[in-house]
Amino acid sequence: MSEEKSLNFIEEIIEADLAAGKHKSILTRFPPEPNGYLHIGHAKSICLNFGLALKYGGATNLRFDDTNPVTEDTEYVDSIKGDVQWLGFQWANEFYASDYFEQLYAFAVKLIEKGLAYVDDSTSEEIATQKGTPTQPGVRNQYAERSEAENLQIFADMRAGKYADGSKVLRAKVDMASPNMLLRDPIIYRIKHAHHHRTGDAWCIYPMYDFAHGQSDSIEGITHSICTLEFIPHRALYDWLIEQLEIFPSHQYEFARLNMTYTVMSKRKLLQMVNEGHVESWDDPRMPTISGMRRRGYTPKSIRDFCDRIGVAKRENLIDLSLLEFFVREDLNKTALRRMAVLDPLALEITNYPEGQVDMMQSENNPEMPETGEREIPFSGTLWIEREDFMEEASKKWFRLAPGSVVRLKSAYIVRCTGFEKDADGRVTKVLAEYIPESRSGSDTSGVHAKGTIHWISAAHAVQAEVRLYDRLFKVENPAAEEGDFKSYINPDSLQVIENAYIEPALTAAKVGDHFQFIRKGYFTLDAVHSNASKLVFNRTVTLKDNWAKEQKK
RNA sequence: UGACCCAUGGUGUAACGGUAGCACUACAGAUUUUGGUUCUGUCUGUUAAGGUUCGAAUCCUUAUGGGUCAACCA
Repeated sequence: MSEEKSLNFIEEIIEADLAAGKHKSILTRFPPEPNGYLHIGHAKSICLNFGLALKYGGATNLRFDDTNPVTEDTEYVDSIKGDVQWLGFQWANEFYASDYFEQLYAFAVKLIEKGLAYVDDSTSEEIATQKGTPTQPGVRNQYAERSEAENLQIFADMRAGKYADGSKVLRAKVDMASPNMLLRDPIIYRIKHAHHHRTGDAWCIYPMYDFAHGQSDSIEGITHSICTLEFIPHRALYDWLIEQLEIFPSHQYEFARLNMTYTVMSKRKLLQMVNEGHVESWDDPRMPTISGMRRRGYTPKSIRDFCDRIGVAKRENLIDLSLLEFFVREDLNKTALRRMAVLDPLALEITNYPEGQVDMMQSENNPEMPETGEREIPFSGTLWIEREDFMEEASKKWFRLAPGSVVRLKSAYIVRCTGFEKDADGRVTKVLAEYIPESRSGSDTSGVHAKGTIHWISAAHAVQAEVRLYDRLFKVENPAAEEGDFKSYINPDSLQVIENAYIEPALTAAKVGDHFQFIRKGYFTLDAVHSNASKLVFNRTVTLKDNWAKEQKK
């Protein structure tokens, strides 16, 4: 197979490095901070990092960037591990930046000894003003002149807990006039008397990101450290520290993060959605989190395929939600078992069907996979059909039920609509029809052609269930880019709860994690949180494509 | 009014100096016991201006547009 798929720019770099003998094999890492749940943007990074290692025969570490104890928690560590595995990836090593605290401390000492770091007693405001602005160089203060011995002593005292939070910081001595603000003597250690989720109270000073991430990469021997665009300016510091510390030269490469229409993709914003009650939780099925998507019914494969298709580049992007939906439909169409469910019930009475008779109909579980066989569905003279499948006055384009029209009841008989009943408010309460006995599915000798096929549930056998329909979380394509508070663009109709839907009996065997196509309605899965033995709750993963709905909009 | 990054159809991504392709979307048609699936077809693109070259989306210059950077966050 000479399937030639073009390489993304990172793959080109890796192939060049491998060809030049720069590395014998590659080592990547996925480095989340355990301060929130993973979202689809992280999935892109996960697929990239693990995918690269898989493709080039390398390995990937899972490394938690846990250098800020006040925001981090083991709850997040557990969810992140679960999400990565659910996506289908296995890390070579589970590491934590906090594993390296002792080593990092030694690195800082080395920097002091080289005259490249100093303890600064300034307040954060003073440091900020002394830093200057992007257009004005910063100025170094008197603390930069401290002796090596003094710096070493104070830094040791900082570690020993002799100083209060915020009273002192350790700064790298780089270049206060650099046009790159990150090189203006960046803070590399700060005092935080806080309990760390792993090291407990062993430390009261913690390294900053810039003094932990690159060093951790280096310690692990990461060959290609891949991160998002906003870290581009950090690369100069990343390289400077590796050079001064004389450690393994990991290299950082940056790609554009994923953005998607009608949602937000920052942990901070997602946390707000949760904290302010706009959604149920981090795993609310409307959230773009991995856990939310899992609960909604997305499959790992659909997410991987999506990440594969969107590519990796350096330009800002805003991916259409429809692309993600395409991949779930593609996967679920092939794998989901077909079932019938009526979401908005309307009675259909077959007036010529023998009173009290029940027939068992056979219906394929999945036409795309004949090996999944068939199931039996009870049929009787009193059915529930979808209210939207009946129309009092139909146009020539209408294929469904209307007075005088003929439709196929899926996997059962063809019926002819003979009339309907209304209540005092003019609301249709019942549709009347006659069935054609010779038209039974599989042995149809009637010669009658029905243009439309509709789904149904035998009223006497119907099982009641709750069905939750989801729509886009926001009303605008890019809420983060709009004026004002992004939350003012929340779609108030993103969740519709249908309490009284009717489902076919076979669905009572549904288990969490099963995927179904409710014929003509979409793909559904059991809600892992709200569903229980006495009350089945289904989430709609995504609708089916609906050309009729499009036709109607014209 | 500094530095850095980026610029290809509606969206995303290829083409590595030699015919602008692929996917999604949209549209049209065929098939269909899901108005699903499948199949066929159609529309839409190199930000601009110069330059180098036999030849430029690609290299150079300038402009324009977008993004990033002044957290003891990552």
